[in-house]
Amino acid sequence: MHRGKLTVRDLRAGNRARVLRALYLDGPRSRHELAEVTGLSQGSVSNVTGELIADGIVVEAGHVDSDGGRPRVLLRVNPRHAVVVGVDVGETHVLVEAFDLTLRRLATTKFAMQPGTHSADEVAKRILAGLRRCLTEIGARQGDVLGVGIGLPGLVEHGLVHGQTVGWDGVPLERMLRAGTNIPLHLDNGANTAGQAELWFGAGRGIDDAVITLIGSGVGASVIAEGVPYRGTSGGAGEWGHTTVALDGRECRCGAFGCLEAYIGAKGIIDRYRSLGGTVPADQEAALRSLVTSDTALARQVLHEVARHAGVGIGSLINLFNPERVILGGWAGLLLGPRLLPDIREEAARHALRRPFAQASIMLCELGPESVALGAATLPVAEFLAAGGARPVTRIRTAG
Amino acid sequence: MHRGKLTVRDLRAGNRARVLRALYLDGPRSRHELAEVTGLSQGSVSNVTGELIADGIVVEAGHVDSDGGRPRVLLRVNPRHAVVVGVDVGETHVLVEAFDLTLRRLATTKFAMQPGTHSADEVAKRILAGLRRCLTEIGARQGDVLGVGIGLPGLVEHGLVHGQTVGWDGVPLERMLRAGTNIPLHLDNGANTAGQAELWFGAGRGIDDAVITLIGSGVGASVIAEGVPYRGTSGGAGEWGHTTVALDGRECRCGAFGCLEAYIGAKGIIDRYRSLGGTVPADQEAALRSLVTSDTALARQVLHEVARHAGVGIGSLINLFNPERVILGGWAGLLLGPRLLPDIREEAARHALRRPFAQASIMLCELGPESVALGAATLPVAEFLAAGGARPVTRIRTAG
DNA sequence: TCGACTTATTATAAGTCTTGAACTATGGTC
DNA sequence: GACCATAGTTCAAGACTTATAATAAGTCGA
Repeated sequence: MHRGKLTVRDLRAGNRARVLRALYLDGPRSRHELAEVTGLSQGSVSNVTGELIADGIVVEAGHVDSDGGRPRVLLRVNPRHAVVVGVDVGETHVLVEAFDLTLRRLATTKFAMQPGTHSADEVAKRILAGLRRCLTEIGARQGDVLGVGIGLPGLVEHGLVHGQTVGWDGVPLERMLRAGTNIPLHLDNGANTAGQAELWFGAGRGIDDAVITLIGSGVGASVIAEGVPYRGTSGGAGEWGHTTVALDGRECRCGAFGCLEAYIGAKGIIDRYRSLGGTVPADQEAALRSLVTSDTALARQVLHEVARHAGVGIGSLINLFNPERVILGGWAGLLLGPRLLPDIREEAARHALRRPFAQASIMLCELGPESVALGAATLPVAEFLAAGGARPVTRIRTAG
Repeated sequence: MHRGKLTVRDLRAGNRARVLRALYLDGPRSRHELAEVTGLSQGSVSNVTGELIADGIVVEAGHVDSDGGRPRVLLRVNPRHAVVVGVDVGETHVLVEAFDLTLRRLATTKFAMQPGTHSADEVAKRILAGLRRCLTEIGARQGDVLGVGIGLPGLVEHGLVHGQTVGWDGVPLERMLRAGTNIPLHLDNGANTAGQAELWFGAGRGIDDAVITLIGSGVGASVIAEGVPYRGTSGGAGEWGHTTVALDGRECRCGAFGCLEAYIGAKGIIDRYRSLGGTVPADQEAALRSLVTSDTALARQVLHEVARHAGVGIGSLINLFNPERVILGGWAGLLLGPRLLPDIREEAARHALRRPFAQASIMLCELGPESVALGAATLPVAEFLAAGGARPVTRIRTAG
């Protein structure tokens, strides 16, 4: 509604974006098809594709056999037009990956980090080192990079990162990185970037209204409304883990009582299992894996509790957001999902209203936890597409 | 993101919409100011306003004193350019109101209805009768009416109305009304239209991300994201009342257990009070009023429970939607609000995450229950503004 | 009362963009 | 090899916007 002013120039930009988007998201196409898909006239398509080809963003990709006429020449996005970098800053690692423009993985660098050593300086250093290493490996220069997307364990607001779990409170990470590179940066919550990856390449392909839940040690969600992430007034929307499912219930690490996270987060599940006398390995992931594969009455009981609470939580999501699909993700979600999905569906059905429930499918995510970096890399690409292939403005250095 | 094709023609439409919106929402303005506010050049503003004046949508509204130059002539939307009608279909009444284009009330017609007699036919008849009566009263013809907005007790999807509480399941109300009038119709959930009214004229003025809760006998919410209603995949978003706040909790009229509505809806509150031995009048509104004004230990206890559950529910809303403001509305909300607001705020603070909570203000609504019809009337106006003052296409009658 | 000065609006010229129709290119078919 | 079908390009026309110049309508001071 509150869109910016339109000038006749923006028409071209908009149409470039339309064409480029169609080409990017839906394979090689001929100019003719593009005209149909975008609704533009053939003349305009010819014009626009001409520009895109001249800019090196689009290339020809062979012909399609004709059956009685001039054969169509296919166009596609040039994967080598630019490099995109995705970064996953987790609680135990920093992962930097380079992709081509179509997001095929070209190089990977991973740094392990001890939990508790997350000084922002250290993280920034790792990111820059990983960036350099990846670029060297594929023989690219900084100018070839469209942008760097960074998925972080916390909220990002005005370039400041607030990550409770790593003890960051208003860390100016963007500014710190800016000292080491001029490449455009895109910072976002890792939950959001993983959601974005699932939306583009996983269980959310082609879906416009989705909620991607992320169950790990903690619990979050990424809400997609009409194809774009729903952010709320300051980018903090989708904090599903701290919705209350039981007044005066279990204590949560956020300090409140009865948060969903305390019931279905990995830590909450394991604590609960141990408190009832179960024994599992010390490592969280191993513990959860062992719990999921064991078939004791106790394990069954604990897992059933988890499924019920997850179902309740998902039911509420369906009521509130009326999504077309709910995707169950996160490393713990992946582990639990196959076993619990039927119970979760059943419980969600009990608690959601019939109509919205019938319209929502509940599915497992298709990408693993490595999707954070991939999703982060979609951020610069999304901007690139929206801008119709115009590179972000590069700041002009002031002389002397 | 998935916007429609742009043609050079749409530029004008977009700019007309910009100018008209500025004029509508922000009082009389001179052409000069309009140029600043909309970002258009003076020439374009002159052009566009010329058209709008020629179309009778905008009129001059006096001069502003000059201090050494040609005085500015003020422009404003012509209230008499069109009539808008808003309808409130409640569980006990059908209310039809006519407004001028700036939504000043011109005429009102109200029909009482016995609960349980909501045959769709009867309702449609009342709406059409009310429409006719209002138009006669103000001496307007059907062609003068920009549109009729209708707030309904249920979800609207593809022109079909699903209202559990009145026993409507897929009622084709739009088609039924179409038989009696050619005026463009806009059907929506009454909760949404009340929210819309609050957004334009009440506690949500100027706010882009808000959740307007509506507590009556039942409980709902209207979510505003970036200035427009958030609808989800089929218009059913915002079903706040049936989010679960207690696993295996109180039974709700929807059939599930532990719904928020069972704890903070008027019916739930009164049932609870009675079950603990309290006595109140039979009428729901009178009962709630008596409960709120009484100062017994029992009343205090019940109200405290309500405040806690409402606080929990609002805290979850804040976590999930990250709104700038949460507005407490509905007739029961209005009754309870003044007394419970401090407790509600406190409990919400306990359950929401610090950051989103700090950014959200929790306030009482400013309009009464009569806002449903007013809000319904905003629907045609919103469309009118978005279209830059183009009247909805009138179907051309096919020749006999 | 007149002329200089200020500010608001309107007219005009220049430039960008889309479209639709005419036109060219490239293959198959008889 | 003539003819047909389909793909893609070129170009004049029309619709907009913006800058700039021109015009309108006041105030102020002599």
